[in-house]
Amino acid sequence: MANETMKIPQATAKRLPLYYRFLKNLHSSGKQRVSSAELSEAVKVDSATIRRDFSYFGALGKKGYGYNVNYLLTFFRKTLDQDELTKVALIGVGNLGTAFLNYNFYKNNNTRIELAFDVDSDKVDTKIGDVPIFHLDDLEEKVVAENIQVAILTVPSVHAQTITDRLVASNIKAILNFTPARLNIPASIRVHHIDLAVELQSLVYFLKHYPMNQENESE
Amino acid sequence: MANETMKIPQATAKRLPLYYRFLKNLHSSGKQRVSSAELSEAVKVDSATIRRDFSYFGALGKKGYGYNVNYLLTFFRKTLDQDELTKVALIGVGNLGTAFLNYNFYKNNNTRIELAFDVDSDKVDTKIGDVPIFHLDDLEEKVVAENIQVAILTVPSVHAQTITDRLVASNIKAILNFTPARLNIPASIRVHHIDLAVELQSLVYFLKHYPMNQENESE
DNA sequence: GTAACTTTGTTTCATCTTTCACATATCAAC
DNA sequence: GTTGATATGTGAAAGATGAAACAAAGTTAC
Repeated sequence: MANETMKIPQATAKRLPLYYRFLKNLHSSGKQRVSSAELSEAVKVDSATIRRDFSYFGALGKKGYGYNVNYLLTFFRKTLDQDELTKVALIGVGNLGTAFLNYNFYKNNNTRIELAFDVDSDKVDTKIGDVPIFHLDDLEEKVVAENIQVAILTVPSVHAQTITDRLVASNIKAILNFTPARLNIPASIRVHHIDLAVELQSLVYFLKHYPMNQENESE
Repeated sequence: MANETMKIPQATAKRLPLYYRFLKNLHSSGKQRVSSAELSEAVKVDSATIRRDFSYFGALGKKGYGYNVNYLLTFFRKTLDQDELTKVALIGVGNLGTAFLNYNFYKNNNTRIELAFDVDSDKVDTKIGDVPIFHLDDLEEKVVAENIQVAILTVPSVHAQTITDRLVASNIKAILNFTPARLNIPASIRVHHIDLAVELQSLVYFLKHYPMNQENESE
């Protein structure tokens, strides 16, 4: 049962970009069709889960055949808004920030880091890849002017809240927060936290307290 | 109902390091007691969820009073094995790897990055922080000799599977995988994936397809 | 064209997770 | 002490997720 206006489960939504990437791989390796079982092997998600995920969007496959790679790819491109660009700013050009800037998000993607900010005068007014680095003082001005919708926060955690407040005032819509700080933010703005220390610690906790004989899942 | 041998829900286990960190903050700011409501405000987790999480470990609080910060902190330190060191190796000293090496995991923590590996001769035989960088050729030898249990994988994704196979052969127990590759790995080894591109893409998907008036969660 | 095979889409079930709501215990003040 | 305020711990309900299983539909081979 498909319905354009229907809400997809969050768990499914989180897997969509993963499916999309593997479909691109399949496509560029010349594959015409793929079954949920093959895809399952590649992305390490149960095949029933994959079929269920796809079914939220309607009957995308054919019984006894599988899925047409091209069709799926086209469909997901639309669904994931691959044709519509989301503008991103990155705040904090340290090692982690630089890693992001070097990451090829813009290649075949719907997100582009347009601006970066830092306070280090050695970095301000330089570029990494194609991304110009501005001084943090110019944050509001540039973000508003460029109509940036998403911010990646890779600054020291003490500055996270202050900068967040400034981003909120600049009409940002979502934040990808890599600092350990838990941000105070209006409910209308979406935040995803990725806390590197917590990831490592919880991995260690699982390692020590859980039996080690079953598959495990990520983030 | 508490029981040392009881399995804690995974969702709870993932929040423990977060609680622990905020309790440390409270402690160092001199706070003696804390309620689940206050903690909820700080870590952005529903207060009922916090009470439920804590209750898996027994009755840690007092009705009408809340939780004693010191007691909780001591309890969690034991529970999270803060006194027992887990040795970690980092593979791939690019920007992301360097970010990790500069991160102060070892400060008050139960995990230490002991070794790093890379193929770049400019990096091999140098150090970042206290962590010596070796050539990838020496991976097996060093990992076995140092009895490394966890690996952080921050290499280009084409090399992820090959290196993973070598880590498995070297008796690694868990991998924190930052590459987009989905690893083929024995069921006995724990893997957590953190896929930066997927995180950004799924944030954008939520942004565009979900109503923006409720709190959201991370990782 | 028919039979055997393949693989989807969906129904159903089993878990896991979060949240509500409140009885119960403790604290604090007088 | 007694009273009122406070905040826990938990039973029960609601919600979300994952996986098994299978009928139905389409494919492939002959």
